Amino acid sequence: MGVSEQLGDANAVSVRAPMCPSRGVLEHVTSQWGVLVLAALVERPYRFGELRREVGGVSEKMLTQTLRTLERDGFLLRHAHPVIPPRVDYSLTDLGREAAEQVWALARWTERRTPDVQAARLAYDEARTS
Amino acid sequence: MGVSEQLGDANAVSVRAPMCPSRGVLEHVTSQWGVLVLAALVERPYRFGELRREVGGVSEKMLTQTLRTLERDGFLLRHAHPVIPPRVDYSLTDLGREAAEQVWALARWTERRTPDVQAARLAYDEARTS
DNA sequence: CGGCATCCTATCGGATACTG
DNA sequence: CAGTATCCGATAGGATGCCG
Repeated sequence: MGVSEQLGDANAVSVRAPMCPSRGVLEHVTSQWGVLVLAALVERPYRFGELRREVGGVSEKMLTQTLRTLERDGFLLRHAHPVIPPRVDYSLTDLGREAAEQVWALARWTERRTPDVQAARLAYDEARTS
Repeated sequence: MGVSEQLGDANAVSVRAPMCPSRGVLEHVTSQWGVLVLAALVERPYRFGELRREVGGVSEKMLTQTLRTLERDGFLLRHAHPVIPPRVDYSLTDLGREAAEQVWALARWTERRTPDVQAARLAYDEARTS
């Protein structure tokens, strides 16, 4: 056990402990498609198909599954309009927005820093090829 | 393609596009064990075994793999002391610290908000059980 | 259009055994 | 202690087909 168990420890990050409920939540937020869905919804609500195009490369099945999980966790709202053809909008809840904004910041940071990462990879690989 | 391609768009999040290099980077940072390793190393450098205990539930294999990936991406440094028994320390680079601090903040947020998520799950499940 | 059910395979990831 | 190698089961996740 780490520092996690010390009550009132400002550094406690109990998510590191196995079997901790918060770990499951973190896994949903940081899941491959969850990250991208949340980041997209920061901008505005999206329809299912829109979201699928916006988050390139996600299959219908995985998008559905991701949306369900995030909806159940209270991060987003599903609004199905009773029209034909069907129209379903997804938007962030207040809780979801808090998560999404952090995830979005991380995504932006990653984009800015990707060149540095690519340089690091080259250096790493070359150091072992020679 | 989304807003990503519009040059100079302050809202561009090109990571959403498939085949974008930054997406791979984001996946490393937000990987299940990557998140927890980074969050742990914010506090201080760790030895391999220490890290394994701190990040409960991670197998030796996955920890090794995660550390290799993050090292290659330039997020952390591996310092092997030439002693017997072997001793290897892992610490954050400047680049890694930038990522780790955001990930750490997200982990802390998740812990604070986990009760809300659990409540949302109960509400969601009950709404469909009845 | 926005699902859901089924099938099927690639990858993930744990357990175990062995090495310097 | 900090790995590496191998095996192998679990599951993530794509493809397809059907429905309201």
